[in-house]
Amino acid sequence: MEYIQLRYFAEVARLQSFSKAAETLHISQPSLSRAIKGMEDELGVVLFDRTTRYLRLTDDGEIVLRHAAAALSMSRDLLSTLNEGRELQRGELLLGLPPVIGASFFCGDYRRLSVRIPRNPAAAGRGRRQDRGTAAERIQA
Amino acid sequence: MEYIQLRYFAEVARLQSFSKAAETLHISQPSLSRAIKGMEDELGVVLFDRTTRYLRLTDDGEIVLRHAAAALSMSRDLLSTLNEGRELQRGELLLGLPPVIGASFFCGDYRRLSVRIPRNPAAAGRGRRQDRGTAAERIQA
DNA sequence: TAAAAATACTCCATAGGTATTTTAT
DNA sequence: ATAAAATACCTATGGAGTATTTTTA
Repeated sequence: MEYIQLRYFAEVARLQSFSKAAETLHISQPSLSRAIKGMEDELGVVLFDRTTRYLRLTDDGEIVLRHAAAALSMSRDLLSTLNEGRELQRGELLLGLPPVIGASFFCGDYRRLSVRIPRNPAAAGRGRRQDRGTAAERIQA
Repeated sequence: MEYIQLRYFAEVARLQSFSKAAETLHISQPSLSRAIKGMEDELGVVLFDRTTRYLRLTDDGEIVLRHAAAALSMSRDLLSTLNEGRELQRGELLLGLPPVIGASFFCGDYRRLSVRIPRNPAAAGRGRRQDRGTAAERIQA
């Protein structure tokens, strides 16, 4: 079970919709469907009772959600604890700093700006999105 | 930050050694080194004070370890809660059952038997280890 | 019938491996 | 000198995308 899947799962549960959650997570709906299916396969349970018109957590889904929520809040605790005393997080979003905060934290905020950042910063600029550059580059521009 | 990295990290901290931890985790020492380095890069902190003869958690490492331990015990809770009322886990290890328990749970136990299982069961038998088959196949044999 | 989820592919980042080098006692 | 960690390189899985199909209210 990957960490990011928990965030995806929690968002689907919150919005009661794959499509809406895919939007707020800034990933495609099919990717989100597959991520949730991956969780279901790995855990061997069905997380959502769903049709194209209706979506609700199953009992197993409720259990997983409780644990997911705990894990997510723990990671927020971890990140803020690690950053205590570093004079970071003065504002909502800091750019152009040395890599003191983890990529996943940054990506979370960048994504709210509808910008996709590769997980590995070294890979930025390669691949199909060469034309767009990294978010930091664009925001500076 | 991936879930499995937390297990790796916790094991290195427990055994105070990359090599020993790689052995008990049944992965190679270089893979483990990279996994920990990946965590350090992602979090932007150094987790271990290490030379070739000495290894100790840094202060940041201690913080991460506390959170990792919490996350790991939570996942154990999650798995056992999900499996309550399913009449599983009668013994230490059950084989040949329908996929009710997640792959990561199974793999954890298989690995204690020094057997490597691909993450995706559908891929078993492909790749370089065709000759060995899946763990279930070998254990039945 | 229309909106939402699932499926079918393609591509590349990353996690794993083996072989080797570096480093510190 | 030797044992342990780091580095280099390769492969393959998995997670991301787009395009399309299926499903149900």
